[in-house]
Amino acid sequence: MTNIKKVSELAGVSTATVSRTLKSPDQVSEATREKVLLAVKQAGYRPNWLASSVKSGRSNTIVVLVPNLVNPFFMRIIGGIEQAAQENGFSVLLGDTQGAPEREHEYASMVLTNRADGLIQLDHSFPFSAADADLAAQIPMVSVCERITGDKKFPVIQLDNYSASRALTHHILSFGHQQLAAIVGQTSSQIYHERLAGIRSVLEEEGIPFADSQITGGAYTIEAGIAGVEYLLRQPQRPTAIFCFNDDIAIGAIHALKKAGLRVPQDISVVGFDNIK
Amino acid sequence: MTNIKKVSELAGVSTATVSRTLKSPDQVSEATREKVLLAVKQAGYRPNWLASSVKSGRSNTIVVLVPNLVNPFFMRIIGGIEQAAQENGFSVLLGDTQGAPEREHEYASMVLTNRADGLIQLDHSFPFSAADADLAAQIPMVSVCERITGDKKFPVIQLDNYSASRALTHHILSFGHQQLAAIVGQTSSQIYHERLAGIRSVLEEEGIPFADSQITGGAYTIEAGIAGVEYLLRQPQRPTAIFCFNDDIAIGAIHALKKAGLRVPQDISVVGFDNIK
DNA sequence: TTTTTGACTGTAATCGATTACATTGAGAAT
DNA sequence: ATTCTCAATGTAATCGATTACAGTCAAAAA
Repeated sequence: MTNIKKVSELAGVSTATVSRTLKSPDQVSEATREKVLLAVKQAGYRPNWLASSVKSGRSNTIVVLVPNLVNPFFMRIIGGIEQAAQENGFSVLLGDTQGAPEREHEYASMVLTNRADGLIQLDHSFPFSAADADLAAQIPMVSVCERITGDKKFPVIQLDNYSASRALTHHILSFGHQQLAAIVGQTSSQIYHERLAGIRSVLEEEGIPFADSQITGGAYTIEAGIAGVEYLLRQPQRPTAIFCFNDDIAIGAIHALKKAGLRVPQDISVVGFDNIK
Repeated sequence: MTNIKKVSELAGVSTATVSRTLKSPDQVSEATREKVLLAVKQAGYRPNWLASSVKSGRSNTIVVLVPNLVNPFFMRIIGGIEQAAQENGFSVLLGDTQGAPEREHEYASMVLTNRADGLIQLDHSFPFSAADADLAAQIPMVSVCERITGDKKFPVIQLDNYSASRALTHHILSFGHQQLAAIVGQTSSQIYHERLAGIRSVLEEEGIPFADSQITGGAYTIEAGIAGVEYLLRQPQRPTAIFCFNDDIAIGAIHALKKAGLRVPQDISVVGFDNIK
């Protein structure tokens, strides 16, 4: 390995001068600068990133926790994170958690061992246990898409689910729909409560009933969308519009509706959150 | 920061003993082991990953180059890489290249600066320039999905595109189709030649003509699929089956066909590579 | 009793780069 | 001519952990 010592010998200067030439060139006279740069090129030298990081104590790396790599919605966000990271000299460590708390814990620990400087989570599940809460308290962390319940204080970037849900409901009603149904995601999440509250508030204002039997679902998957429609079609009152809590659910819903011989949107309307392709 | 020295003072032993307790416990007597472990717990000590990595010279990290984060096909592969990496104590640095050679170069350089130990690329574009070729020669590298043209020697994991293409063509023909068209991806890639050769070989064996006018496309995108169908429908001879070079193209193709009033698969069949949801 | 053995622990070098502090020497100020 | 200044460079400490080597000491062997 070509290290800074070899270069310094090649250039006939000290290691300090080599380091200065590369990090703060104006501290070095032009003559020696040229000597050093030549030696660097000849030796094919590249400073060891690990070594400088130990010294500085910063790894310029952030861990991103994703529950599901195949969800295009998450991937678009990660793409943005990755780009911003790169523009600022940071790297992104991918943490595919598959929703497993142990994995989240493991990735979060990387911040404490200086393997990363901070954490961004795209799902809502960390910190999960009490032990994780201690861990989380020590970690620079940002959460995207979901507010954490609890007393932890860290920045959160999220949709205004309530307003978005109200807007979407208004959009549905503007087509004259009176029979609304919803296929929701995980009921344990904040998202669930906020989006449902948005729907309810608009329907109440407009005096349109919304029976609990018209609410189904429980997961953000295509399969949940299919199951949701199958359930709704078994109900005595068929809805004229279905509000899906994300686009995966909507894909499943549309699929099941077509299979049942219904045309979308002629016979029944479907809307969803996320705007995936 | 709690470092190994603090722990050693707390336990009343040397730093060497602390290190040994954690890395090779059988070298330490049970009495001191307990003392040390207690001190570790009390101090909330976690070994600094950066420091051990400088020493070992290995970062246990691999860079994965992806051309496009939103493509589910790539993401499924990355999920597998990530899992295998984690099981072996490695981490995955995400390198979203967007097809830009500078970005590939930058990420590849990370291996030379000890920021990562090796590289996996999911696209075919690195090494791009002569300078990159020099770089690539120094890097432990594996390429997935595409054979590199050139004299570089490194492991490649790829589809047997030729056989897969033959199998898919046989599948189409088993439905009695006689008029085949293809919407291809980038023509500069190996994939293009191999898949096309597969189709051609089967059609020749079966004595079915395949005019160049029935081959269109040029990118692995939904838009290319749409444009491809629009082109094919303008041709005098309408195909009864369309062979799409990936599923994004197939999605675009099906969309355009439906828009043109054709039913899939009743009026025209569509197949694609990748098996995305 | 003396020597040997081996388990355990400590001292200090090491990884590669950065940087506080010390040193040198040419030119400016007196 | 002497002192002062400051730019340029070198020396060596430092980051935090690992590990080669040395030392200690109790038990086993002679």
